[in-house]
Amino acid sequence: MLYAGFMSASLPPFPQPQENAGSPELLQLGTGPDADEPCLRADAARNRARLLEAAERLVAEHGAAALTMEAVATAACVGKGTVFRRFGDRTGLLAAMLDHSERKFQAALLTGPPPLGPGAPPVERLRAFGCALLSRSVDQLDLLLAGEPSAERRHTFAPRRFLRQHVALLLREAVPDADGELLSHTLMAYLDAALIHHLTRQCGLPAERVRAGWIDLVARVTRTEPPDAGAEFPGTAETD
Amino acid sequence: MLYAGFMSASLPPFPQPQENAGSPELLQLGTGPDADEPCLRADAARNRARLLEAAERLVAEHGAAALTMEAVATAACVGKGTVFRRFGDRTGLLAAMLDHSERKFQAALLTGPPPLGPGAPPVERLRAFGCALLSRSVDQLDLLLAGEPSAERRHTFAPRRFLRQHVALLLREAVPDADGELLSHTLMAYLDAALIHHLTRQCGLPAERVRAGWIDLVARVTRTEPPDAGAEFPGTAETD
DNA sequence: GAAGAAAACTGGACCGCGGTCCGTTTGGGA
DNA sequence: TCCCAAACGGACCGCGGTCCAGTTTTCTTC
Repeated sequence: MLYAGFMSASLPPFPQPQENAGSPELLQLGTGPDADEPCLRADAARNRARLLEAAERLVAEHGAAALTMEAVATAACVGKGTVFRRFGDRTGLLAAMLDHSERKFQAALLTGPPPLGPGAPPVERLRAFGCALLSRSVDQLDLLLAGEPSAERRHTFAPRRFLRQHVALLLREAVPDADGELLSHTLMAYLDAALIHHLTRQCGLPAERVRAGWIDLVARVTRTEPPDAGAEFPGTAETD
Repeated sequence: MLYAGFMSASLPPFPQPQENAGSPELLQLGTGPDADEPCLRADAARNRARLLEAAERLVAEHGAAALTMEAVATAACVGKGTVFRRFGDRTGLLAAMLDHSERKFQAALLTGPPPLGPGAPPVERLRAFGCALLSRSVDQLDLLLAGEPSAERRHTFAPRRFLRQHVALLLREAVPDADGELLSHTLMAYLDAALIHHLTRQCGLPAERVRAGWIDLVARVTRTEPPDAGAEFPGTAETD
């Protein structure tokens, strides 16, 4: 199973979990533009759409960090309990907002054209993966940061797990003699939203340098030579 | 300046920040067993000690995750406002609890015996650094997890910055042609408390494998050969 | 060393938000 | 039409964090 839904395993809060916890909904990829909703009662589906739309608007207006669950409820003319029933918690709501691009990204990895999709050699796919994820993350940094799960849950969060296992797969192919599991964690950590935020926004590093850093990291970890295009940055400037 | 105190740069909440923000207090290392308190009014110092002691007790009883600021205040027979004035926020309180071991660790890096301290070749020091930090983190995982700052602040948190810059220093020495700043972030990420928690507690990996992963990672990143002692783990078992 | 004033500290009332509970409403299958 | 699982919604709770009026300490001056 590749993608077990955004929500965590067991959640006490409500009698019936919420969203689509447990269904590997990511596998039928091209089933339509908005096959987002599996089997929801009419009113529930309507409220879900309202909530997401309201949340989108509020984020556009005030930023993701300032998004409150109550405000979303109010803006959607819906009770607070409904928001929590639907999305579980704040993290779940933010995750749902990211879901669409998440799926697109996963689809590109699984069935898209190389080098991101299958067909290219693993090291090349790793390089492409990092660059793609990097630019996707930059686009959605606010949402990613605001929706980051707590430290205990961070690494069990479904989207992250999926991506990490993808990296582990490529890594095992590229360097069969290494501990691919552990190395995949290392590589994923380089692409962590909080780190990207720190490097690009707090330290002001140009995105290009971060990208070059990824290329170099992949080369080192796989003990290969970097493609010559990526000119190295000698370790000079302090980042903070 | 190596260690600018735990607290963040500018804090609006209270007229006068708190704790010892801004003083490089880590540099006089052996000035006594409890030179923790710089220049605090008598009553303030007394309350600070009470609070830390109460917090320690509560953590021992109920775990760090369940620690509430109000409970600490009550247990120390002190007002809630006092706790916040002294430590800024929950994160600051937890940081203060970790402060002692943090200092010891930093002292070991700066003036201790090799290979952790100065004197050994940089790659060897890197290896020792990771192993030492790893075992220290395992000991204090609860506190570290509970006290982890928000995503925006995580990488500007003083203790972390200090350690990262230490790694960057060693890295520049070991691989002058690389982007030491970026690589240091990568290496530090492997030692992140949340990751260690995930690997050792959630996935059940033996500490030894995580340690071996560090040795291997250092070797790859510095493009050196690992010392033969560290038997490799072929990438087999799934971690989650 | 006493007195007065400024600076620092105190503590609890207060606020907003995330999250929960539970009595009420509603959609949709039989 | 009836029925009940599912969904609803708002009152409620606890905690992190802020504020400020009152108190204590330290400094200054004589």
